[in-house]
This record gives sequence, C-alpha cells and structure tokens, in this order.
Amino acid sequence: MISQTAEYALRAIVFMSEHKEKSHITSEIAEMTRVPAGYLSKVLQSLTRAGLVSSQRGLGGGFMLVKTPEDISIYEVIQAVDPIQRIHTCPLKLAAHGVRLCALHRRLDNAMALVEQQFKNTSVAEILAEPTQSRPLCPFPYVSPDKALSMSTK
Amino acid sequence: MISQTAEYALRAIVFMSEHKEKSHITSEIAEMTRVPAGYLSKVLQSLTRAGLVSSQRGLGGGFMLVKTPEDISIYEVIQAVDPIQRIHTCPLKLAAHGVRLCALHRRLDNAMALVEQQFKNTSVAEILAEPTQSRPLCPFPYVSPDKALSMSTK
DNA sequence: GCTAAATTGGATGTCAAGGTCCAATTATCC
DNA sequence: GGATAATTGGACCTTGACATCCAATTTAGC
Repeated sequence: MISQTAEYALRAIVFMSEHKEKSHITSEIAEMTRVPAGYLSKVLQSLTRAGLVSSQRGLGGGFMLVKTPEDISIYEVIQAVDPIQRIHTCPLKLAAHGVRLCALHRRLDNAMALVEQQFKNTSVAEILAEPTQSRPLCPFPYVSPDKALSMSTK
Repeated sequence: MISQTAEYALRAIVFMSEHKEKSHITSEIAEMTRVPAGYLSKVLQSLTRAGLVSSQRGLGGGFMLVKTPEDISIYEVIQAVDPIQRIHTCPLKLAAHGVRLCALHRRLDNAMALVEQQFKNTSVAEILAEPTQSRPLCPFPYVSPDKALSMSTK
C-alpha cells in the first residue's frame, strides 16, 4: 500500500528534518535511515526534482530541506516519489462511467481520498513533536535523561 | 494502492452477485468483467481457497458464491487475493520500536486502518443497491425504462 | 466407458519496482 | 589548476506482480 520507495523517502525527510541546520550527504542519510545508499540516491533525486530538498554537488555539498518541517506534509513526500493513485475514470473504460464512477469504484476511490486527506493533514513537524516511547529512526527507547546517564555509564 | 488483482476479484464477485442463482464458468465471467481469462482463473482459485466462492469441475460446473452479497464485504474479497498490509512491527527492525510503533509508522498504519475499516463496513450488496447513474460492469448508463425502449428502437 | 466440459496446478513469459554500479559532471580547497 | 568530494544520470541486475499456456484431473451426459 505504501511503497518501499515512499517509506524510504519519508525516513530521509524525517532525518533531514531532525538535522535541518546543515546539509547531509547520501551515505550519511543512508546509514542513519537504513536505506540502501545507491537507491537512496535515486529517491533523493526525486525529492529534489519535487522541490522538497535542495542538492549541492562537490565538497561540502549534499542534500538539505528547502521548507521547514512544519510546511512539509507526508502527502507531499509520498507524492514526490510514488503518487497515490486516485481513480478518476472507470478502470473498465466503460464510456458511460467516464466521470461518474460506478458505486464500486467510487467506494474504492473514497478510501483513497481518505488516505490522501489523512496524509495532507499530517506535517513532518507534527510527527517529530509527538510524545512517544520510540522516536522515528532512533534505535533506542525513550528514557528520561537521568536514566540515560546511568545506562551509558554502566 | 488497490492492486489490479484485487480489482479483478471485486469485479468477479460483483458479477457473480448479480447472477448468484447459478454458477458461471471462467470464460463467461472473464468476458463480462473484462478480465483476462487465463489470469482470472488464478484469481478465482484464490477466492475459492478463501472460501468466498465454490468451484465445481466438469460439465455444468463453474464458480458460484458461497455467501450472499449481504454477507460479503469488500474487505474479504481484497484480503483473499491481495491482503492489505498493516504495519505491525517497525520496518526498520529497531528493537525498541517492536510493538510500539514510532509516530511516523503509527500514522502510516492509521491510514491503513482507516481503509481497512472502510472496506469492512461495505458489503457487496450495498454497492449493488446504491442508486447511481452507472452500474458496476454495465456499459450502459442508467435510463428509465421508457427511454431505454425508445433508444433501442431508434 | 467414452467424450466433452470444466477446474487445477505448474511452467513460463513480460514488465515495472526495487536495487546496484560506475562514468561524467560540478564544486571546494589547497 | 590539480586533487578531492559530492551529485547526476545511464546501464544493468533482480525480484515480484501480472499474464499466458497447457497438461492433468474431475465431472456430467450419453
């Protein structure tokens, strides 16, 4: 339902959002997000073409967010790499169904619309802000600062 | 999002629901639903294994619904051939995220859940009963009986 | 029992998504 | 301007979804 590519794109955007002050090279993002580096390069190219991130070649280059996490919706990210396919015309190509979908396809498309709406209403910032026991991309469970200290010293 | 296979399965089920009194052979269903016959055979096999339709070999055989359209949800049909993948564990395999998904994946899974719920709540009978200008599978737009008469004689 | 009609299951083909690799290009630094 | 660091784009490989085809099996009717 959500393609591997879209999942990769979201991880990359989340990572860049968490470190939006500077730019990051592909291999760095790949490592942090556990995405195959070679393929990530393609994904980042798509995100660049979609205008979500900027790319810079050469020494000190890399990828960086163009907008702030508040202004990036999950929808935009998914749409950039693997667009949600709405049903606009009858899949059977029945002339009569052209614009007015039959009940079956209207139901299916409604479900798509629901997902689309959900994703449009969720910003990356929202996701990062959400209080939760496990943070996106972070392999460690959340622990209070004092506990973390005692753990790291054991 | 909804696979071609699922679309085929739904069409087949809709057709069989509209003519549930008797059984239908693959080539007949294929023609009526515009699904490649060879592939439809595989799809029908899946539906059979899922217990949605019964199959009968030999002369006079074919496929027939097991349940009534009222008792078949879109969800069951889709699940039989191309299950909706919910996110149960962290795609990154981060141990800490195991059961408790991070905010990102929880949001993605919520969207899946929404679709799932939508499909569970829609029966095939509901779709057929819905008043609409174009009926599933029917290449002709709905016209009132008297109009239809005048059209067919022109 | 023979023939025709139907599903079943396996082998195979095709194509797009996912993934790898590398030469070309661009940019920075010394 | 040479060396190094980075993206870009193209070629290629792999895998799974979609699709085709056919031999084997089952069933009904004569």
